[in-house]
Amino acid sequence: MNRNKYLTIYQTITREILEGKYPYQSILPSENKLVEMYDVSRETVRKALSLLQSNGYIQKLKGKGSVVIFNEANHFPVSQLISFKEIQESLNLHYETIVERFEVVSAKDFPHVQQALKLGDYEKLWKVVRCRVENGKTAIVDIDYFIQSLMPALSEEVAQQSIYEYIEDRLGLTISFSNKAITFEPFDDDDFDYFGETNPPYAAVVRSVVHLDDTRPFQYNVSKHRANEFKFVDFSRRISAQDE
Amino acid sequence: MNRNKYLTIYQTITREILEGKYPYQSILPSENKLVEMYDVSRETVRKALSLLQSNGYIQKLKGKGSVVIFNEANHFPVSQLISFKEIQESLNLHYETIVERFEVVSAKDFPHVQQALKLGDYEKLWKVVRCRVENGKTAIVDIDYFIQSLMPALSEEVAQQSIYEYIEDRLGLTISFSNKAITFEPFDDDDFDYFGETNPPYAAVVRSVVHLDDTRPFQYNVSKHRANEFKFVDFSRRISAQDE
DNA sequence: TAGTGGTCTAGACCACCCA
DNA sequence: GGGTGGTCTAGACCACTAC
Repeated sequence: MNRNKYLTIYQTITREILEGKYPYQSILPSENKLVEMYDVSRETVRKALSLLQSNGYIQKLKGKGSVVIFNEANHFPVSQLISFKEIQESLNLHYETIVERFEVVSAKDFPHVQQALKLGDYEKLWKVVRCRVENGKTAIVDIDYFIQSLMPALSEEVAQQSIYEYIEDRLGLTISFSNKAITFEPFDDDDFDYFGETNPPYAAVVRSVVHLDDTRPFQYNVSKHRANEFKFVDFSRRISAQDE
Repeated sequence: MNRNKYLTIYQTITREILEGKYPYQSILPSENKLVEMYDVSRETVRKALSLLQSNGYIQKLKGKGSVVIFNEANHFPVSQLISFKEIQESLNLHYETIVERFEVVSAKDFPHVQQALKLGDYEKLWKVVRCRVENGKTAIVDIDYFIQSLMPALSEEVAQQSIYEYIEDRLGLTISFSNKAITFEPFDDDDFDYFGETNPPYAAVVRSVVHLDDTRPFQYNVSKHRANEFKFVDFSRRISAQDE
């Protein structure tokens, strides 16, 4: 049970939108109605609604109401910070995860990672390579680096399941934000090993540095996809620069 | 001048962060300090700070303060909804815009566009193709479709300058949100014409449907980049699914 | 213990939309 | 004019951090 009223309202309404109770372009109950329905103050309702708006579920129209703009065809939970297991479950996909490598490496051997995670030369990292396989075909290769001292008990079994679940539920840490970069790169030797011969031999590569809620970076992720099967979907808002 | 106090505070603080007054990992004045500094209520300060947080400038830490997490190296204004002219100005880049085509077409001849913009068969569209050229080399090709009835007076001169400026300043419309999809695709014949021979002959393609603040879609944009020179940078937050 | 951010309230006034 | 969302306030209580 959430103690937070506004989060409860947010979660209830997202669920209702996803279930079709409020279809595309319909109008949510007015703020005052929601105040009565949930027995909270108007600012609390508004907090829930602004979350819905900034996450692309609704658009609020002055004088009219909150219009549902969520559209299954357009939205796809990729631009959010979400674990592979969660994506899979939310889309009812059935990939198999194969842990190809699970080992300890030195930060200084991976300068990009070391710099992104702000580590000293002698810090140790878990390096985990996982293939996401569907019908015997590798769809995604995830290469992850985690700071060992933060999670000394990480194991291959956990990597097989969900590392995010482990971090949040077992370690009690809160994953908060990330910077991502998407690029297009030719296959390297490892890619041929993991994906097999493919035409074209190009990968769409998503690199991200993921941070905890105290701003510490804890994960460096490189996620490789077959370039011709890759699609990244994003929702963005224009920063209101309005005067008047 | 903004009437909005919280927007003024947000804009002031972003400017100060960009100017280096509050460097990476420094701590902003506390909410109570900001209340005094701007002579507003605490909720107003908090509204400005949550905007800063959701746009990736700061992370708020309970009991400590607001830490600046904006880092020039990581951030890049691509994931926001922003016009090419604005990007150019904010980065001090100097591309030349060449209007390759400026014509009227029928919605029914472009079914994807027609569907995305929810148009009838006989609606007319402005189709605009523009190359963004730097040192004689085409860096980006923008293919845009605008609903003609919304902006009957659009002209080649406007396309040469900034269509967004025209829409917002001249027509008084407010551009609000968009759905984007990024894919990697082999060059088609037009791409060879615009980019010339390039190795590899792949384009990073960003397709977006842009909406006004009353939720009407008004623009379908296809933005093509040389795949090997393309980098999309994004900031994302994990939806707090916390209980307790 | 003092200071910080997180949540919530009740109420005010405004601008906008529509019948 | 009645309903809708937008902004702002003053104040309350809580949880967390740091010393």
